[in-house]
Amino acid sequence: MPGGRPRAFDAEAALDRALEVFWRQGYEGTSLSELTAAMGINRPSLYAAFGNKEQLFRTVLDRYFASPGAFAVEALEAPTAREVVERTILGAVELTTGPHTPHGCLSVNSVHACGPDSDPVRQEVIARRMAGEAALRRRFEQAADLPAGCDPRVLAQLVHTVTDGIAVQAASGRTREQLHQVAAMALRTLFRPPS
Amino acid sequence: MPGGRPRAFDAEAALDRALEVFWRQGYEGTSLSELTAAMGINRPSLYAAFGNKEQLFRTVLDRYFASPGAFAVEALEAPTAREVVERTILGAVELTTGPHTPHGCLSVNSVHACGPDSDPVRQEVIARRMAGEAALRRRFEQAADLPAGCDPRVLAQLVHTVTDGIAVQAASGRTREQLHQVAAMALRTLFRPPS
DNA sequence: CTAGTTTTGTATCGATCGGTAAGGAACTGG
DNA sequence: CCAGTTCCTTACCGATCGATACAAAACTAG
Repeated sequence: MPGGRPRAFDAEAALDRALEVFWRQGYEGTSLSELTAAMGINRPSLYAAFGNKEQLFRTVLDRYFASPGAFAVEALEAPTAREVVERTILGAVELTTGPHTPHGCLSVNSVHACGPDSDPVRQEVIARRMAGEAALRRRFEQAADLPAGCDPRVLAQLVHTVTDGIAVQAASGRTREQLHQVAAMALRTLFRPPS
Repeated sequence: MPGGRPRAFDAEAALDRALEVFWRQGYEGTSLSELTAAMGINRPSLYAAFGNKEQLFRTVLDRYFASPGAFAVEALEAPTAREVVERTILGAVELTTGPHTPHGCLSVNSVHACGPDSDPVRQEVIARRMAGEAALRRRFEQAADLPAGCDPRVLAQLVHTVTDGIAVQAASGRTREQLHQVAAMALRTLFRPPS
């Protein structure tokens, strides 16, 4: 019975374009005109396919964590806490300094919301960040190679703080090589060879 | 010969109000209406006294680094690198979790600019950040208590990365007590008691 | 009081913001 | 062909953006 005119664009590809723009300019910094121009569709098509700007951003956020940000959950599978931390921090450097993606982290950028109207988006991003850190903490609680007297909760917060700092540094223009040196030093001091 | 109608507001107090709003909502997230409402003046008075929105922000930025952010330069006067790092990181925690100021850091927030029209502001903030880190590096180059094989440049970048991360965490709602634990762990690992 | 100067309040500018109404275009089922 | 459904295009909505024109108000110098 149904049918209808087929859509003339690829929704997945359009979401990738939207991700690129949101990643580079943030939620409030991206206008609908920029979105439609980048996605190659016009405004009513965007609203019909993705709801409104906020819903589109949430969909893009899912896509971000599912594919470029997947390293964060994959790192939890490493056998030792030492390797979990290493893969998390090095993954953050790779993610935020990719040669074909905007520098910085979509999630971290969106924490610095801006106007009061984008507070729902801000809260959603913060909730996802907290969930990721909680997973990291649970992983540390089950680790056997933590330094003596090391609180898994505080360690998770510290690692999260370092990855956040890496994202800010990348957004400030720091190169991948420089951040690799920073990451190496952080790992060297966090898990020092047994003395 | 001159004279003219005296202004009915205190420029310094108005700048403090503007700082509070920019700090909380960022450059692009703050509208002129919010600024004039917070500053208690109307629009033409703002333009006559402070130029335009961008010039006002730069003036506010000066004020920010001169007073709430002064700890960053004062920390350089500490006698040892260990204490410079400690005062820098603890100062970042205090600054970004103040009970009477917005959470987070005005400078870090402004790195995640937003739209393309605010790029000059973004570049200015980045330049100031790089200058601060360069001062930190020069201080480390003159220190005698650096761990063996520790590159002053990388150490400065790492400390800067940690303070950036602290700012993001504070903006995400982390409490001062939690960040103090994170800072303590970072300091413990960075400068470990000689083994 | 008058002339000159600066700030104030009001009202508004063009541009852009996110979001939509309305109708023609392209498809599927009969 | 025709009805039914969905999408695309154009044009537009009220609200808000940063920034200003204009004139009345408040001051100093003479």
